[in-house]
Amino acid sequence: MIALPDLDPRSGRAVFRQIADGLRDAITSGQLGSGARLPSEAELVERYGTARATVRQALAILATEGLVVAEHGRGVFVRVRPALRRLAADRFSRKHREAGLSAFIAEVTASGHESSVDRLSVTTAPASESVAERLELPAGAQVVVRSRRYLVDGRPVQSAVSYLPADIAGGTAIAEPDPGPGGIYARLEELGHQLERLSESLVARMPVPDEVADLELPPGVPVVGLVRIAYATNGRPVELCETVLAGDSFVLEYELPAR
Amino acid sequence: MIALPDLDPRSGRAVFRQIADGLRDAITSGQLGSGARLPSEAELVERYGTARATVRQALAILATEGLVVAEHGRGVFVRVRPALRRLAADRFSRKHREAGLSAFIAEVTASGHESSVDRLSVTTAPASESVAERLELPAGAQVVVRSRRYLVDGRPVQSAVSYLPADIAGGTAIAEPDPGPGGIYARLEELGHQLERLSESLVARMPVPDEVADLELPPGVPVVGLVRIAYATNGRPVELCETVLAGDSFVLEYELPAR
DNA sequence: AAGTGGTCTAGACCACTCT
DNA sequence: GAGTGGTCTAGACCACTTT
Repeated sequence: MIALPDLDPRSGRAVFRQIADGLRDAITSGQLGSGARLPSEAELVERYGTARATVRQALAILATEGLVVAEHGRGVFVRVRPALRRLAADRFSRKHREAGLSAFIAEVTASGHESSVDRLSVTTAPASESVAERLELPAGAQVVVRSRRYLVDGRPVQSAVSYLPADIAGGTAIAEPDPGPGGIYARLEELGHQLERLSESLVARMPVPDEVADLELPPGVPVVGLVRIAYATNGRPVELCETVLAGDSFVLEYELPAR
Repeated sequence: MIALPDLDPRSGRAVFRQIADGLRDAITSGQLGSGARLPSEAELVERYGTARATVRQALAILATEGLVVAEHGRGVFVRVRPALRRLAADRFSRKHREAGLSAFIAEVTASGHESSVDRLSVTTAPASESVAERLELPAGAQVVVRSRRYLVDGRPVQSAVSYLPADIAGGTAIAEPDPGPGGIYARLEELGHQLERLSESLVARMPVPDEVADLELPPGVPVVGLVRIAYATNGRPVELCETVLAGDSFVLEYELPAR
């Protein structure tokens, strides 16, 4: 059993917070390393002489901070943080497309990991109001909808849905499950829609329950909601992509103009 | 008292999760709008015939999801989400500097809100190993350290620490609390350090307790850790800025090269 | 079988807000 | 003072993992 600080009854700080503080210090100081098991609830009850509900409250704090994960029947463990995956500013560069790689696969393969895609579905359907507006399409216009989930070393890290105007993508390889080498951007360019710029906007937030299930997220892990719009050289938006990233798996990199 | 679904004893789902599900539906469906008060714990105990601890567990779920905030003595309320503040891709553009505005103030003022800065401190100190490395300075080199907190309409939304090589910034307006019109980037350019590019990297994560206090974050709100390095035209890094953003207050916008 | 966390009960007392 | 959430106790039974 690791060393833990005594309670300070004069501090006025709630007992469960003091217990959480002690455990947090043990984790951040490295006394409890990544993957280490915390003292069991019973041990903490004994150590501090409190009710079990109180030590559970302490552990719940650490769980929502993303510091620990409980495993039923096994114990509570310091969370192992996945290696951060770079999403680099040049990930949609033409050189990757010309190398025949889609952006995600190029990125992951470069880091020596296994990437895969599942839950792939491709349909054609009328655009929702919000999608039509952002693609600058008339209400109810048909769009090709490509939905998929990305995995690294077998673990889901990202799910994405792309919408493309059906008058561009319909009947092409883009409407097929496998769009071919270089991904849909390579096909768009072959179809004469040279990409001019990509605009991304991001928000960080806590996941909704659906996203927790989809990405198999432990408690205390936020997501990044990312919306990308690809514009062709004529200024027309040719793709809208809505992505949800597991927040603990990515570092996003961008370049900003100084001019 | 709003309508809430009955428990389903055959579902196998924990009672507190079922209660949370019902309340979450009421919130996401709009039945309980932004700022609305939830039924009190006592009312929920009565409604569901469970122990108080059980309804508190349900409410705790919603709190960690960032959906509700409890106010001691008043009730539990649907969280009012602050208006998302755009951090646009051009926020460091020279036109803003030439207009005499720093990036943050330009951004906020454009949206018709009040911005302010507090907890401003400027010191000169030896760089830590990590700072020296990223600024490509020898170990222990002196850096000007500018630390500050940004507020919008009086509420903290961002805290930031900038590090600049003392051989560039020492003894200049950059080492003063008020660096003058256009901010430190305007001063850097006047000193002959034309900015070439800015590189930003971002991660989303749950805040540590210090950050919760600094930014007055309610539970269930992640932060974005943002690191920016500004490079001069000669390729030299001239500023490292480490920023923590309240995740629920910002949407970040970037442009990506398609080439 | 023993040990772990997951769920739930039925209380108690406290601190805060509102009227 | 009445109503609200915040903290804490002392149990109980269950489900899962390990030996």
